[in-house]
Amino acid sequence: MTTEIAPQEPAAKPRIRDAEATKARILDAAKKEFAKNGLGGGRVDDIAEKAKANKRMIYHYFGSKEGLFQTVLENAYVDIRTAEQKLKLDHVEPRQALEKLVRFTFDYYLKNPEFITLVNSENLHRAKHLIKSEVVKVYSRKFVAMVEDILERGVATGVFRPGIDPVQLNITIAAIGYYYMTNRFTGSIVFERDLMTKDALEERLRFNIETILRLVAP
Amino acid sequence: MTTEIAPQEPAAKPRIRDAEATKARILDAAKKEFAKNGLGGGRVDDIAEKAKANKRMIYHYFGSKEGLFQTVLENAYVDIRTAEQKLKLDHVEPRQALEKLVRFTFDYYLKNPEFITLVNSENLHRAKHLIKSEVVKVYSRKFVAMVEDILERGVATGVFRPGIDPVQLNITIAAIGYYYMTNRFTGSIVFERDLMTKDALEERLRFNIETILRLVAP
DNA sequence: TTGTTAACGCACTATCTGGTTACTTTCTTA
DNA sequence: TAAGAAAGTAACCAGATAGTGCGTTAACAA
Repeated sequence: MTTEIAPQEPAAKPRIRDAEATKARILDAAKKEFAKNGLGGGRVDDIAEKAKANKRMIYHYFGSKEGLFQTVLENAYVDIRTAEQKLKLDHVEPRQALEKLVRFTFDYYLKNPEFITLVNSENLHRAKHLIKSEVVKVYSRKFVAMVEDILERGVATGVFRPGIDPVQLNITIAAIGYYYMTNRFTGSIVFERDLMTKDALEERLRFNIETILRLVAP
Repeated sequence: MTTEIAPQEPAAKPRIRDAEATKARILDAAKKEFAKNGLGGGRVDDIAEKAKANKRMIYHYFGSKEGLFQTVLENAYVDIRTAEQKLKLDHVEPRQALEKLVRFTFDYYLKNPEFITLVNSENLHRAKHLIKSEVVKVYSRKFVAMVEDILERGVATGVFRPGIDPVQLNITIAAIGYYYMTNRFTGSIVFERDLMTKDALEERLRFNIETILRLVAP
């Protein structure tokens, strides 16, 4: 420890302190890392590096790797549920509303593949992180209510048959898009065709809309 | 290290040598381990222990952790495709054949949840193991041909509409069962009901059959 | 200016993990 | 029955990996 004259760092960037920005960078990096490698395969060191943050900050803000994952997952659910609400389907003609929802769901999975991988990871862990989240439950209720409303209006105007369980319908709408995306790699091998070309995606979406409209038809 | 008189192990089990049995035990343990924790989360030491085999044997027979995973995955695909062929749907009335297939697919996922988790894991890794398998491609072709045959017969007898892509139909049949199972944990939270009770499962299967039959109806 | 708080970063560790080395035991066959 | 091949084992290793201890620095209030 010699007391040298420390050479003034020529342009020692004045480190800007911004807790919110750092948190956001960590969450963003974590979302990508967990989406790519799962919870088990994701590396805390890699997240810190990508986020241009120190690993210490991750533990400071999120407590643990699992705490970080939980926050990432919760945000992912809030994001999709928020986007769904923005569709304002309660003022759209029932059949059109359903078509819009099928289209939105498919596009959302296409443009946000991390959502799918995060949910898969969470199911591998038997949803033990999601169960702690109250926010997700609240948002989910609104979502189910939305589809319930569409169904009721459709039955009232006679364009839908009665007796359809909104939860089953919801699951089916999600399923026909989700499965296509999550299994796009093995699917392209099993069916010996590239499932992700523009044409293939358009064809699949048309098929999905047809599936749902036929399902609810009187 | 005193040179004691080593007490003769009273019944030192004569170690039985059986390569095939050991391989089988390793594969069985690996299937369970990978299904539970994914490829990244699965531990080779745990597999060895569960298989009552030495870790060295895993590397002797399968070369690496990924080699082991690849074999497990390939077997899983061969298993489901073999079971499907055993249905002998080519001699069943088209609508009944489709219903049988929907029912079989749903039940298979229910009774073999490892299949789903293994496929999910493989998709997380962009199917880089499955692409090496030639067997899977051969089996898959037979499977698609089977559904194609059902569709053609149904169109010929006028019970199905023409123009349905057998691949899209296949994907949909898989999707509505697969999604329900793979997301049963998060699903039970989001929809605030236990999706795995006997009643819930029966209801879902009925809904799936309805979905497919309506999809192909003229 | 000074004191306090919160943001930040380095360097470390205990433990784990896939993979290997060097060896013993059992089976087969010439 | 000798010899070699195949099956099996324990101990070990190098590199990772989640998590921490502790010191430093920016921001801001008094």
